[in-house]
Amino acid sequence: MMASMTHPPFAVTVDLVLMTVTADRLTVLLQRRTAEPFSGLLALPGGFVGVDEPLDAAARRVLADKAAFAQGEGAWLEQLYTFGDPSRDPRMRTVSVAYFALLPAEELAAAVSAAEDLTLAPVMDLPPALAFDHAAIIAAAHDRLKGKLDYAPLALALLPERFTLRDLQAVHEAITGKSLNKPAFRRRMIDTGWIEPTGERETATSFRPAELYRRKP
Amino acid sequence: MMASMTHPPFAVTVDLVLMTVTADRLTVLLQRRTAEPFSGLLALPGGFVGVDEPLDAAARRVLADKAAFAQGEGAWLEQLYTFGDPSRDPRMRTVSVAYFALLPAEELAAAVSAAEDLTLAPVMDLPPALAFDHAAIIAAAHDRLKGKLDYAPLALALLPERFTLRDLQAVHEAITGKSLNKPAFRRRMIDTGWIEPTGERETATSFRPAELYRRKP
DNA sequence: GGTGCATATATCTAATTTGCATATAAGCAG
DNA sequence: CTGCTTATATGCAAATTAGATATATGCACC
Repeated sequence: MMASMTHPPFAVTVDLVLMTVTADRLTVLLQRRTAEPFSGLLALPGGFVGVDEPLDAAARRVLADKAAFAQGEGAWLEQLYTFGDPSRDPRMRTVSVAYFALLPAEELAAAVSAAEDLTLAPVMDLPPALAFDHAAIIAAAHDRLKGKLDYAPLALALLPERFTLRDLQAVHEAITGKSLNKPAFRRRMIDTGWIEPTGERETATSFRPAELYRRKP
Repeated sequence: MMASMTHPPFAVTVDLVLMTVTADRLTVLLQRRTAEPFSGLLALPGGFVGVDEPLDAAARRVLADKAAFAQGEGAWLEQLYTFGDPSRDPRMRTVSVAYFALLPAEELAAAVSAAEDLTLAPVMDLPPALAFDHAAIIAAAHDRLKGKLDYAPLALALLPERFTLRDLQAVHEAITGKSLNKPAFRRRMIDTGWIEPTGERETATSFRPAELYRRKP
């Protein structure tokens, strides 16, 4: 057999760009490396794909592992892009299928503070050096997020079950970096049909409480 | 070394969804298989990625090979999606990075008629059985094409150097399957800034000849 | 050479969408 | 009850889009 000549072996990994919005800032989950190469630098969480494991399942496994919750049920998860430059990993020829995931900050906070090696870095102001080609992967994820924001209910995956229109606008503004016109934004969101009012209102405000909305099924 | 346990070997391939528009129909280039598995069925052209070959380069190599022209210079080529279901290839665990490519019909016609095993199949009416998961890959490519049509000058990659606005509209209609309003379409296209009039007009019409346009650099 | 035909191109109007400003409502603190 | 802050509703102008209609241009035919 000339198998190794006709189809050389590759290592296949998934890298996860898990983003959330905290304190009106878009952030990405990074993990400090302890092994070579790039030891000491921050990197995207990732892992090797199992021989019999579908790519999506591998991504979901990494997500469930880092986010420390059952199967990452509520999270938005989609394949982003595949990075396979021969020089991207000095050890061997690796092809990395990048996924991008969205999660409300509350669901991530516990896992991040529990783990020594995990941090949330602001996407608009990343550390100057990241491992591998991970800066490029994060840039691609941010572009995808911005590009799909108006066409898919992505922002809802970054909010808790109940939220106000103000919360939703803050998420959009954190992602795009632009401030939006309030009445126009409100109209646009209601017209999408993605959300519905619950009839409840927020509490403990010192001013008029806003209506709480939720995702439509 | 437990290399095979920590990172099991995969075969990595590229599959190419090369589309064009002929006779007002969106078509995709398919190749009849002569080897198992799926011998006799039509499949997307593809090939294994070389050990030291970037993914984009592998896609461009397959494109240049099938389309029989130097490096596929003028063609639109972009990565589409990566398919890696463990059951997609009965021989071994294969991950396929799908690319989608666009080429004017004239540039493809010669290559297709010269090769015994190549055909152009209408995307809206594909053969009932295709090899591997290639029907799903083509569907993903068609979705991408439709989705990007208004945001990127994709349609221009399907037309010769000089074309009329009528030609351009025909391409859009072939891709979306919907008929468009003529003056609105014309305005929209001119406003994109992607094209410019050449000052020349088509010839050999039995009616008023239309202005010929070209891509802006 | 004029007339009719088919299509290109330009122009106009109504409808829709969007941006922005203003007015009103609702809660709480004092 | 007054004032403060923010939510929500309303109104209007600007910009965009769809659609219809009018005009221009080449050729075939008589």
